[in-house]
Amino acid sequence: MEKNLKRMATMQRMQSVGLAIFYKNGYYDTSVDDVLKELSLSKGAFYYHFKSKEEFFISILQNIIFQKVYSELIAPFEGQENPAVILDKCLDNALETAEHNQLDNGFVLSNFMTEFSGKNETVVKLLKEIFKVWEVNLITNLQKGKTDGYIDRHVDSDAVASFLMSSYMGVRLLMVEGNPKLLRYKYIQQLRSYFKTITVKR
Amino acid sequence: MEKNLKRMATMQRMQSVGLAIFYKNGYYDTSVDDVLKELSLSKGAFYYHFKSKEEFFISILQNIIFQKVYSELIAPFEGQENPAVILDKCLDNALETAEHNQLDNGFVLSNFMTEFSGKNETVVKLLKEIFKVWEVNLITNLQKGKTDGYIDRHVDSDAVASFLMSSYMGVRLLMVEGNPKLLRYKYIQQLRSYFKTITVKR
DNA sequence: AATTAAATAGACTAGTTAGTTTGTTGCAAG
DNA sequence: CTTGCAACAAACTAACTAGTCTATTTAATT
Repeated sequence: MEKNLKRMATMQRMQSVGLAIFYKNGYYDTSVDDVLKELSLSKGAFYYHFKSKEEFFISILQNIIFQKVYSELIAPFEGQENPAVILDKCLDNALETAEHNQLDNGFVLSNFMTEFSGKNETVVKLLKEIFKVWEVNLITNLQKGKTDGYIDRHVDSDAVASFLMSSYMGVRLLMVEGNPKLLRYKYIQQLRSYFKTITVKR
Repeated sequence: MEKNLKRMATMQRMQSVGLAIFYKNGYYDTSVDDVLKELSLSKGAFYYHFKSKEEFFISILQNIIFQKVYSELIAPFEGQENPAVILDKCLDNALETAEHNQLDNGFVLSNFMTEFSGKNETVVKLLKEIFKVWEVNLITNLQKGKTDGYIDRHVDSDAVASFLMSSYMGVRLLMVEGNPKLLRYKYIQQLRSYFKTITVKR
């Protein structure tokens, strides 16, 4: 049984390092050898654990990205009252990790979507599924916000969810080559202004 | 002098076809041969007109993209009164071309920025310059809108500009693999809601 | 028609990549 | 201790890529 444990540990390590490099340089601009060099492993090890580069990447999406999206963008809402407040916190937290140039998952998704769109239907489909999870969660919480009296019941939850996801991914893109700190400040400022249009005045 | 004309025509054709393929498949995932195949031209022709693949791409940015960004996102503002109205039209027009799966330039910029970031500083610098032109134009027109009494003079023009660019690029990204028509509708709807927070009530 | 240079063709080089294959090591069970 | 297999090493293959080089075609000028 020890063997199995070691196998899991190695695979986990490979996926973790793989994600970091894929995220930094892009999937197509990262060779299997690049990842293996960082891992101090050989081709033999790689193809022992994974059938192909694509399967390796898919396993990363399923085992790492999916979980992180859940814990960063979905879990925070549980048991909370006012979705607008949580949204504010959630997005600001995400931008904070982005500001420190760390790997934030909303952006990881949009990055890979850009790269794989039109090239690999399997991966695109997976990415869309993860996006959907994020979107559905937003919509659900906005609806709950309506019944709880926080969100104006005239607002279109679907549209708000799309708008929030869009603006977040867009600002995240600008942050890559702009002034992250300033952009984060500006973004949150305008986001709050936007929130006023969907919340109930008390 | 006829030679010079032909040269120009060929280069123009190469750039036009090149952009279409680079946009569709990405720069790094497009070989020079891919472009030449579409053009029915040979390696000799390519390297007669351009020094390298990179120089070819840069010439596309300078000669095509820059001009289009100007004509689509900047020129429409000239001689107009209410910037909020023009903004609405501008972004909706851009999304309309996007809806028909055509090449819209705000998105072209964000796509290439994602691809080149961290890989080619020269290209990134150029892209940033084009972004800057867009941003400066937005800010200028928002400021003008203040003095003309259309925009609330308390709003932060810089922040609004960033927020608009962000949300646009973000929704454009979602449109690639979502329902473009629906997303466009939702986006414009929320955008108008947002505009209410920055315009002067009359 | 002959000349000349621009424009193009396409074989070739050197380097890279995903994936294969064959061989080696380490460790647990018999 | 030795057998057997999991886990890895690394040389190798085949396909692809940017860029070079030489030969050929095209078209304007004399």
